[in-house]
Amino acid sequence: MLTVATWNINGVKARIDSLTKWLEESAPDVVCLQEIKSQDETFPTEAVERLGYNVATHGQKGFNGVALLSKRPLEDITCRLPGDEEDEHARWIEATVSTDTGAVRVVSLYLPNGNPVDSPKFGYKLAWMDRMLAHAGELLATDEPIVLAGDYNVIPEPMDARHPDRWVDDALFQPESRSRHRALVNLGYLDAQRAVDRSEGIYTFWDYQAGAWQKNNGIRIDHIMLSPFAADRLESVTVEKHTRGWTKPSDHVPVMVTLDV
DNA sequence: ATGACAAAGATCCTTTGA
Repeated sequence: MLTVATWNINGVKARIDSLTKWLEESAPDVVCLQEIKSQDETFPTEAVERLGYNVATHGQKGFNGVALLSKRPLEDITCRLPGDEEDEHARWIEATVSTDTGAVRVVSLYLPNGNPVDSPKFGYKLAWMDRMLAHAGELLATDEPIVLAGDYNVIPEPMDARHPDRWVDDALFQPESRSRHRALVNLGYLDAQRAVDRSEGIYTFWDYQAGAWQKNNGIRIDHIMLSPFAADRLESVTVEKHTRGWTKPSDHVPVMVTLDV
């Protein structure tokens, strides 16, 4: 069994106590972090290594930044999403994790927010998604199971928001964003959460503002997408909702899959 | 229509996020 989790931690240095607490409590084999808001040199590597994890980071100053933590060695680590040499944002890191019975290619991705919609940020988001689709298609050519885990900044369906009507002008819920997310599904990637549970009220993000957590005004934007070989191995999905109630929480909570590999 | 929160950087305000 291999458990793979994703968590937009919203600042790893501000959240290191929560991260270590959660790692000890849930003991995932692999963790995909986003928004570490840290450079590689200042990532709290020792605190994570003490708990038995190998660490690979792709950080930058102040914002963005992704990382992979793994109890097993991280092999063939590559950073950056192909397709635009000019893109300096640290939003993509992938590596291979080998188990006794095989190997899995794991990606930690942080898809651009894209707001406001009438700004270049939205065009950047859509172009980034097109690059993601191209690369995700290339990855399918291998015979390794592929796990694309991260903060997608996309609300796939109305049922993925408590108040979908409030998101109609938001980049996370635009038809252009949602259609590109569906294109990933049409490539063959399975939304692990929706494969096991189609019920309403499953959220992974609650805004810090206006008492969103207390009112359960959430959205589901953190996704674990599985290639066909990975989907064949899917056992279970868990949303670690309780961490949103901790002191000094991230506004996102971890999502975790268990794979029979 | 607007603000409400939070983290980080180089200050005591701005940028970024969703």
